[in-house]
Amino acid sequence: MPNGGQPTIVSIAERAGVSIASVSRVLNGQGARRDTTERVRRAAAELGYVPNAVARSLKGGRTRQLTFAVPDIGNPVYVAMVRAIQAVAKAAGYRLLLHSTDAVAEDELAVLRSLRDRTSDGLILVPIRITEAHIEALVEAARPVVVIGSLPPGVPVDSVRADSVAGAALAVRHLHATGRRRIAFVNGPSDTVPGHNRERGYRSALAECGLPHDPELVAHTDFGVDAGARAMERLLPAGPDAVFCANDQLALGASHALLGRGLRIPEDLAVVGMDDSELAKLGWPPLTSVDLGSSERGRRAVELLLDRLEGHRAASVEPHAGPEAETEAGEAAGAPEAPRAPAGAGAERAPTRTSTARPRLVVRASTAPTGATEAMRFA
Amino acid sequence: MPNGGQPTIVSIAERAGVSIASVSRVLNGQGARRDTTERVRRAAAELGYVPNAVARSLKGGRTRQLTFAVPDIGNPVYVAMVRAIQAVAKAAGYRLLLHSTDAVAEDELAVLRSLRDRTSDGLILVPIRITEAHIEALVEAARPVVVIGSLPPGVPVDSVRADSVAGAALAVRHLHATGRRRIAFVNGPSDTVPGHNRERGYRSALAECGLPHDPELVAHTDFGVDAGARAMERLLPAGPDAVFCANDQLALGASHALLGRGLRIPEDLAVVGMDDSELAKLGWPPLTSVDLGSSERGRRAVELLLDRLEGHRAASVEPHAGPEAETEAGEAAGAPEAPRAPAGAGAERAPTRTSTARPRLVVRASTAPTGATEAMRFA
DNA sequence: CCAGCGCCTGGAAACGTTTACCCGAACTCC
DNA sequence: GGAGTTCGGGTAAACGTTTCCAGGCGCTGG
Repeated sequence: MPNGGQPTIVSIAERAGVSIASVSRVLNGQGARRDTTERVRRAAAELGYVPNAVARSLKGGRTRQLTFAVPDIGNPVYVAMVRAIQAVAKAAGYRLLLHSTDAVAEDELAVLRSLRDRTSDGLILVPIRITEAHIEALVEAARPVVVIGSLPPGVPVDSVRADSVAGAALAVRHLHATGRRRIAFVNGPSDTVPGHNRERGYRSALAECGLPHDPELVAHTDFGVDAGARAMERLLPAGPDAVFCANDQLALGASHALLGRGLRIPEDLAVVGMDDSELAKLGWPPLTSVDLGSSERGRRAVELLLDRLEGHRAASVEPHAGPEAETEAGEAAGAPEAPRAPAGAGAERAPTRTSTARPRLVVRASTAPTGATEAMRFA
Repeated sequence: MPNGGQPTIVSIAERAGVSIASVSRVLNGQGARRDTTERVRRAAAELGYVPNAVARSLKGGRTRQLTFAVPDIGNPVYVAMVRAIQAVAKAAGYRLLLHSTDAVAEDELAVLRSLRDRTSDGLILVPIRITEAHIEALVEAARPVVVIGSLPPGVPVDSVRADSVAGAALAVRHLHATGRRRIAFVNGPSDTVPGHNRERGYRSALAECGLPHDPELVAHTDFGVDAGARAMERLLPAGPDAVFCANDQLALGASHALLGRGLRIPEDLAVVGMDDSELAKLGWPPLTSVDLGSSERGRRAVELLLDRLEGHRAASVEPHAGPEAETEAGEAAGAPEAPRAPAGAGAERAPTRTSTARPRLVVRASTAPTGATEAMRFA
């Protein structure tokens, strides 16, 4: 026993008095004579045999491992994705490798390149920003990749997006519908794709509602609670009666600023967050938030990936029972994108697919139109 | 190119006109003649060679992968651990495999057994409960394992524990010190080790403070926000002036129940949570919470594991600069445990190590002694 | 009864590395 | 100048599987 004393296919073959080929076949459920099967089975059981996954991977060329690379595992949105991805992967017999890029682009590129070390069969990447280098690396990736986020049109890579334009509009319309007229907006960094899109959604919904666009009511900031609080402080002089924040952390920060000043939510100001993360329910008052489908995006991403890996079944088979069932039709929504992959290299490569999650407004107490309503009780 | 067209050590050897052995040596930094080295380097670069990690693992008997198995990735405590573990693992050149046991014991056992498939070099396990079967599986684990949680004395497995007894006492003493006299307690399930320990800490601190133990003030429940809210409702008739909750989610739930009834925090009731997760800062009012060192436990766990794997350096080297530096001495605290491993099998196996994180109270607005204090601003 | 056809089985190659072993050349030291 | 030493590099084995290929045997059908 030169290894760790662990039995191998060879030990079994010896013990059962058959060849290793037969052992392998029996263990993989190929046909074999009754007594061969039995002898092998028994020997394996007696020895407590467990197949060596590494050897198997080497031979088979696949590891049954998927990599999920996120900027920051602490972010509730990504946690939701990890959760969904892990569940699907596990069910499909894949292990999940978690990688944190710490929001540095160079690290994202490194992950893409590291696909060539054969460690995992595919990658789900959440990039912070898409640069030229990203696109190049994506196109040349050695294994299937699914991007969670928006890709420029024409890039032949599967992706899953959130529709932040529609999401932001949803929030604004809701606030307008509940009687708010001076709707502030705390955005994240505006030089990102989602940042830009949220701004678009905000503006267009304002217009649609017949509200003027007042630059005094808009703040850009980093993500984070403290940033939200500070931004809120800055916006207060402009006299808003509602605030829409680019994510729940910002919204909670804003709430803190308001409550700290003795203002009441929603009586004095309504607050809307985005992502409908764990935090929304837990905040006080519970936060109305736009669900951009984090879990769903995670799930869709891993399904797309598995679909590429497993040939042509596995994904998109189940009806996805559950609250997100409505978003089934989310495909092919929004933008006029998803062109065929340029007839460059592979020729028979399946066409690139883009899935867009449909946003959904979750109303809670922080935007209740009157005082203590139903929703106010909690959650 | 029967594989995927990816260059192997053989392609390099051909191109450089040397043997594969030389290629391997050069690439692994072994000595070689100047021009050999150069030729190999160049060939590798031109071909864009990336070593096949699987083949390497097969030969070397290690994968440079660590597994972290948690009951539920959604829990902020585990998120903190994942984060810490991922960071340390990455720095040490290991990948992190994340496994969710969904809090089912059978799955925990499965993970332990699956260690034999050679997929990862070691395991960090957070069990929900330790059964006889667990202990057996732990002892027979094919690879090093570190348990995050309390192990019965004598089990020869490294572990990292939180001192919930001291933690609970810390909370109670703090509440007493700020003038509270009827301190309620919302505990999690009491048939778990931590559940039992928190109860012990609660009681002993009450006694120490000269407060009577009133069973009417204690509730057991599941974890979760709603559970916390319901428990709080139940306790209210007993007339508490403070409540200590077994984790932050429960505390937030309790807060919701209180605020929903128009009670003020901390004026009418003080609230203390546990874990000092993300949520504590984000709640309203920001929650005083007992930090049981989630990140630190994660970090210690992976360090212990790496220590076992890498022979005898790597871990416990750095001074762990940062706020937790004080907990350095946390070892050998608490209980009279950590006996030598029973002189059973391995003989020369390094002694089992147990590390205990020292709890730390983080005071925020939810327990401010008077009205609006410093801490109230937000934090 | 014999040819032929399947089903099982075993041998051996292959996946891509690392590494033990050995051999040849160059160098050093007497 | 010859022997001993050192260094570098090549050959091949090994890690544990899966799978291709052939061969053997038993059966069926003519």
